[in-house]
Amino acid sequence: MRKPTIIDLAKAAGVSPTTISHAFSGRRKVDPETRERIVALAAQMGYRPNQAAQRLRSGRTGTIGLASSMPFAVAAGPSRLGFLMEIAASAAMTALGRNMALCLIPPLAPGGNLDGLGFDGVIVVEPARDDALIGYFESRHTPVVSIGKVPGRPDIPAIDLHSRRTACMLLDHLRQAGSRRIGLITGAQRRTSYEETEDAYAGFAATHDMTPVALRLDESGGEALAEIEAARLIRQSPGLDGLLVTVDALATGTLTALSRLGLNVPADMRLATRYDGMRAQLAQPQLTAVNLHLDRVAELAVETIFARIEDRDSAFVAPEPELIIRPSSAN
Amino acid sequence: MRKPTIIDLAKAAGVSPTTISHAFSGRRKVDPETRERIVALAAQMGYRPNQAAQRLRSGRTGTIGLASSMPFAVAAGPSRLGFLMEIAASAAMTALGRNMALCLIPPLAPGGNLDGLGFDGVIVVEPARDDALIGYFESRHTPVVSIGKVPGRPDIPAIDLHSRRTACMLLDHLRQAGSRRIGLITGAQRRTSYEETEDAYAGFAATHDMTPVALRLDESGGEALAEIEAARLIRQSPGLDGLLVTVDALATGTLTALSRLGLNVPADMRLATRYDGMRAQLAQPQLTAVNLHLDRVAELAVETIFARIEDRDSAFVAPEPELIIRPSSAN
DNA sequence: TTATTGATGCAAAACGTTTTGCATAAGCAT
DNA sequence: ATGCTTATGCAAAACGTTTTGCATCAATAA
Repeated sequence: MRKPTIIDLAKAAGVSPTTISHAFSGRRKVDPETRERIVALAAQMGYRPNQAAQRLRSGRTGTIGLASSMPFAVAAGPSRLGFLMEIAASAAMTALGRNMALCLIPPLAPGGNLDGLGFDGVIVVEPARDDALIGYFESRHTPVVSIGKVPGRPDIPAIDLHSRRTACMLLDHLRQAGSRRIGLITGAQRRTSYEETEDAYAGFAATHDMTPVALRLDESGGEALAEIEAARLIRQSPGLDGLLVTVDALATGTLTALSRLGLNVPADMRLATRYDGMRAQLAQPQLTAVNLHLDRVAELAVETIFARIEDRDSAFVAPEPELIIRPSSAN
Repeated sequence: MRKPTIIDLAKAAGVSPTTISHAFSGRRKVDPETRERIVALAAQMGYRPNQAAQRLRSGRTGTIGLASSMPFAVAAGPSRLGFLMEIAASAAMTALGRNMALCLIPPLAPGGNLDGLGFDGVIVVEPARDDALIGYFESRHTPVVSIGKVPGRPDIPAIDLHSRRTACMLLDHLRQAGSRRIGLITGAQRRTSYEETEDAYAGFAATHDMTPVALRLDESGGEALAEIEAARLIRQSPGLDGLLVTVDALATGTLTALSRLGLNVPADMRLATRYDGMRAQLAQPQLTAVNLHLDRVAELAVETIFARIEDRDSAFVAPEPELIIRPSSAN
């Protein structure tokens, strides 16, 4: 007793396979009565269309990929673990609702090969400028949607993470809390979120007549690197009383540096970061951060990739980031 | 210029599609010279076998699922985030090496429907006794492999996480560090890791003539619940000088409770947990924990599910857990 | 009456593989 | 010569859908 096929069902219902197909897909009209009989019978016989056959016919794979441009060791490691996973969880659910599988794509290792796998579309998380992943999927003619705009590629659909606004919110907050000389630490990769943050910071510094003090650190250096470099920055910049550190791992590293230097947070130095993940919440003191609504962002990304796959237009806009004030910047 | 098919390639190479197929799959002998010509030509023409067609023919979907029995909100949330992601990252890479996609399976929502998606096999992470997921996939005749044994189901292949040994290691360590009265906090769900830990604890207590003090907490209660309940446990159990808390979120909650009670860790109370994730590493003080080698475990799980899919036998054994001593239990 | 239209349904041709059974040729022993 | 094996390769039949073009019938318009 193997699984019933469309032909078995057609025989049982006394119609042609064509009619069955139409009854399910709705691509052509089917007499409502006939259709009803078909669906009832299908349920009773346990008929489910064979995906492989559908895909062969339609040329789709039924799979969308979720790719992080960083090595997984880093992406899933300390630095971006939560970020990616929050997106993955939400995207998986949304995709499943559409009968699509969400597949984790490990980074493009030099030898590692994605050629064997096909995706109907790919969601790329916060790609860097000239990211290899983007090029790769474009060369394969796979639709791409980015979470966070792709630097230098306004043509690629993206769910904007509103990094400029996020940065402004955080900087304004620090200032309002009392900080007068605020420094910036971003990541070394050229992601939109860093670039926009740096931009916003420059503007902020100009507006408030504040000498900018900025630093870029390699994210994969993690907390250890941040600890060393933040300490150096602080020693070199007397009068600094606020710090915006965009990457959470770098922020907690900075926290360690501050405590080493005997500086109190927030009394001597206010600190804020961007992604409100476990790190921000577990840090001592807890870090002021921003709720980016990643679950919703991921949903939108999936919607967008579907639209692209089906050649529809779409322009979703991510929800507004939301400031979450915590002791690291409290007055 | 559409993608070349096996027929195009056959024409170009002056052989039949059959020969091409054999040249790639190796299911029958092909003259080495012919084969070489074929692969060279394939590379040149950019031929890749169409997966949908292969799958239709073979009846496989090319996808394996990774399922957590907890709601993703919890699984991806504070409690088990790292655990799941560590496994997912490693499993995705291993699967990809075999040209299979690793697909995240959200939990079985009451309405949510997995029926539309087919998996060649599924990896289930630390299922609870009578887990709905297991029943569901068994009813679909989908091969299942579990990470951590399935309680009450020795027939289901699993990568053992050696929870008994892990528990013994931790308890012995606490004792050796000086604790004489050790309490236990596990999760309320009936997972193998909890059951074995409780078992080991009972044995340990008997051996060392120690009155057992054990508590089970609902994991989804998270840190907040642990904070309350741990405090109560400690007040009720004077003389307690060591605690094994299996779930990291519960352990950090316990830490908060201890600090509230004015107890010093490790001076007044030694604390150890199981999973060495971000929580254990970020806690103040850092928590003694165990490296479960989840990356390797995930690899083995993928190997095992492949073996099951191909109807081969296999019996991989997970690497030994490794104690990581941190300040929370130092002498 | 004769077209014209809309509703409904079917047959057959894809989609691109893998597998089965058969064919041919060459090498070797009888 | 005859049979047997091994090496190599091909034709054709699946796998289970979706889509295209055509057929039928009834209802409506001319």
